Amino acid sequence: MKINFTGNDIILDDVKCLNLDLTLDCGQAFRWEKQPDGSWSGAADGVFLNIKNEEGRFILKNTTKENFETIWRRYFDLDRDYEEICARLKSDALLSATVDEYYGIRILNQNSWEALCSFVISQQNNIKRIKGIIKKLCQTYGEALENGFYSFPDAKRLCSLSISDFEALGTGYRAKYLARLSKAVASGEIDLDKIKILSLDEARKELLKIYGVGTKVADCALLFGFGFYDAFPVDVWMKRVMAHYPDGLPACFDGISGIAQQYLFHWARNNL
DNA sequence: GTCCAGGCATGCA
DNA sequence: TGCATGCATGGA
Repeated sequence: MKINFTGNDIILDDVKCLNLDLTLDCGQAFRWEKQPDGSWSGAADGVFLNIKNEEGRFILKNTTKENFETIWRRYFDLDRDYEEICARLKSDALLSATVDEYYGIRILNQNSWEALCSFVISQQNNIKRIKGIIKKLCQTYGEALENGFYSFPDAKRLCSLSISDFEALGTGYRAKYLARLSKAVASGEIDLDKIKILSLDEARKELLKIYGVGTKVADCALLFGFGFYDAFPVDVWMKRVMAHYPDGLPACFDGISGIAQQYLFHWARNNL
């Protein structure tokens, strides 16, 4: 990867295995919006970004070097060798064609609080509604950024909301989960940063203590918000996929089963 | 009107 | 442990 700082933009050359359409709209993040010019706008850690793939180069608009180095470099997982990972995954029979078909999916390193809340909201819900609820949450309680985008409100902001405040966002029966979760994180009863440095099993155990967080939500949060690439969220689609792996997950998934899961999810949606 | 959405808590065996 | 059931909401 070559990084060019030019004026207010940052241009990335030679980024391997990054398809923005597949990565930003595959159900791991819910706030990216495709613009008429084909670029994507979104925000992370309270910072707005517009990013576009132009003839193989990635252009990050109006971004400072500091924001790139402290947020986006890690957010898009730019220092991981996805070519090598995809080559490994393709040694599995089922993924050999799927990786080619959906080449360029990366795991986004999202803010852990946003990821945890988002996947609590996502349970027994469809992606369109999930996006609508989260957008309303941010518009109502987040801070205005650029171009009509908002930050994801932190736990200190949300801990004062009542259950009916959350219900007013359309969260339904998940409102009570979000209310209690916000209070627990704001009070320090739950420390998300400490969970990041635990082992996968220990981190999972901690998240499962949270009211409204089960195995699927915990694993999604761990994978997309806590940096655990070996977390393997099992949803209704993965349960169907697992029938194709009667002996369990193959060895080539070791350490990166979460990345494999993203490809399997696409395959399942189109083939099962 | 019915069914479903990338589940979870609860109660019961 | 393992399984059945209720749960909020909106779109198909």
